[in-house]
Amino acid sequence: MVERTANPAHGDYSITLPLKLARELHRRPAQIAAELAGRLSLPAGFADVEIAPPGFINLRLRPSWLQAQVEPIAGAGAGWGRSDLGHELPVQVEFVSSNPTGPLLFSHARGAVVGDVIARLLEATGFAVQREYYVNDTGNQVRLFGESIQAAIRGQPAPEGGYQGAYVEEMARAAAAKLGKNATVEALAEFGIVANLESIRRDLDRLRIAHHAWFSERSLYQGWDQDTMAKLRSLGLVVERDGAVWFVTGGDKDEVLYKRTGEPTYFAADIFYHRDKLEKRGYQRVVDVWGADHQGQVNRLKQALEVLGIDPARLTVILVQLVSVRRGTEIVRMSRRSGVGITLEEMLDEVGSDAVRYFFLLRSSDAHMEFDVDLAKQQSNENPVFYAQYAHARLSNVRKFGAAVQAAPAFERLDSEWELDLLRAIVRWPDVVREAAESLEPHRLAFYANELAARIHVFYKNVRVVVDDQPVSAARLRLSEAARVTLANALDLMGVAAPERM
RNA sequence: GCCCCCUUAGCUCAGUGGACCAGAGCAUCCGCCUUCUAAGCGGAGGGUCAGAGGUUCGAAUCCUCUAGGGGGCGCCA
Repeated sequence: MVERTANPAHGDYSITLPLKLARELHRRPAQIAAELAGRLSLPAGFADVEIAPPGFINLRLRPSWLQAQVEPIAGAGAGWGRSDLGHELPVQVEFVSSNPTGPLLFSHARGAVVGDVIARLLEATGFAVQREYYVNDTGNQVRLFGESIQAAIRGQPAPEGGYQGAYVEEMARAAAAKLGKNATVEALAEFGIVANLESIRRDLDRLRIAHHAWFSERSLYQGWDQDTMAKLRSLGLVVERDGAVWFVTGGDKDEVLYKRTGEPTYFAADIFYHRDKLEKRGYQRVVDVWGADHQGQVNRLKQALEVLGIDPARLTVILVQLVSVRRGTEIVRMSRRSGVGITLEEMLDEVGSDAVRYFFLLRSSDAHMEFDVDLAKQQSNENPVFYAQYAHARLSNVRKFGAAVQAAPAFERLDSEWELDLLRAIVRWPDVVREAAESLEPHRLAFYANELAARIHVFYKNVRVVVDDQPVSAARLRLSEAARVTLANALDLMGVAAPERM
């Protein structure tokens, strides 16, 4: 209803309600606008309203109000922009959850960054967030992984559909040294999983990601599986057919819960796990960040939750589209099935975590993206991550340069277009955080950071901060500090460093 | 065949119902460092917003259809 204007000539905010009411009331929007404008009681920060055809009510922030924000923001530090909208509601964000049968691949990194920043956004808006990694530590793939290590120890080729590569060989050597050459498949799998989880944790740590909990799939099979199955059976939604156990959807296609081998399917595990989160552990909201190749699972899982009496709206699944990697003119698409294995570790070595994070955050999750390795690792102005970081470094330098200024700040003299434009960008920050958190769209942070950095660079170029006039200097220094704090908070929410110098 | 995402400037992408020329970065061309960091700033050129129809006072944005690209639809994970 109240929105930011795209065009500065139309003020800072506009109200479009009159246009929306016009249809229902069968009256001219301009009349409604005039009437409404007369009755508006505006916060003190706004100048008088303007009515623009065909029926907009435009609002403009007063320079005096903007100037009065400088000192509080400059002094607010890390709290600036945070809010308590969530009222400490328990929310879980589950992300990464890559199989512990191998190292983290670069294709996992996008979901890792998106999930982490969603968690940061929810924390910043007052939710009690738990970050969880779901560990598939049992089942077919785990056994296959154990068999693959065993084969490597014995110098045999990997089993059909098994795992291979240098990391398996390495693991085989380490396992043989520790467990002996005749260790069981189970013991080898366990050894490999522990080692992989360590390496995954190490990679995530380099990406500045830390989970609170690593949830073991195995733990679901200590009764909770049977409890859930009993409930489904009592609802009459389970049948046995062809030696397998099926979930009756009522729709066109039933789904297998237990294979003929007696093993649960991933679908069954998903049901057990999500019932555990939403019912047993009582998270009011759960956000899962999945790769787009899991899209087909969303509806059937929600359907199953619903019949179990759990409101499926409490679960939000963010599907992150796949990433392709560009090196020079070569483009490699990274999907799970293509088996392209650029590891996250290699990419972190090559381009660093700031660039990886920033690049992923420059795209909305539902857009396919191309990760340009050459661009990401360039230490030059072509690399967008430096643009924002450089703005922060410049302001940090200004702060040092002006440390000796003592006078009382003359905030009312921050009246140039560059200073006021910068202020308008700064005061938007809490709205940006709230909107990004509500929409679960981390990329809004990156776009804001770019925009704020642009205002900072223009300000820096056109307005000399440290000048002979001490009261003006003092005011500009505080404005610089307010901008620096805001940019630092934005970068912090993105998990990107805000360097003092570059 | 069915489901999901995408199609906007040469390239990579924002914008997803409102207001004069549809935005940014890169790339191309032209300017700006005796002054707090030029990893910066300013300017120029460049677009039938894939196509068609519809809803609306108004559509890049919503609805339908078509075309193209990607992903999924398995007792795989």
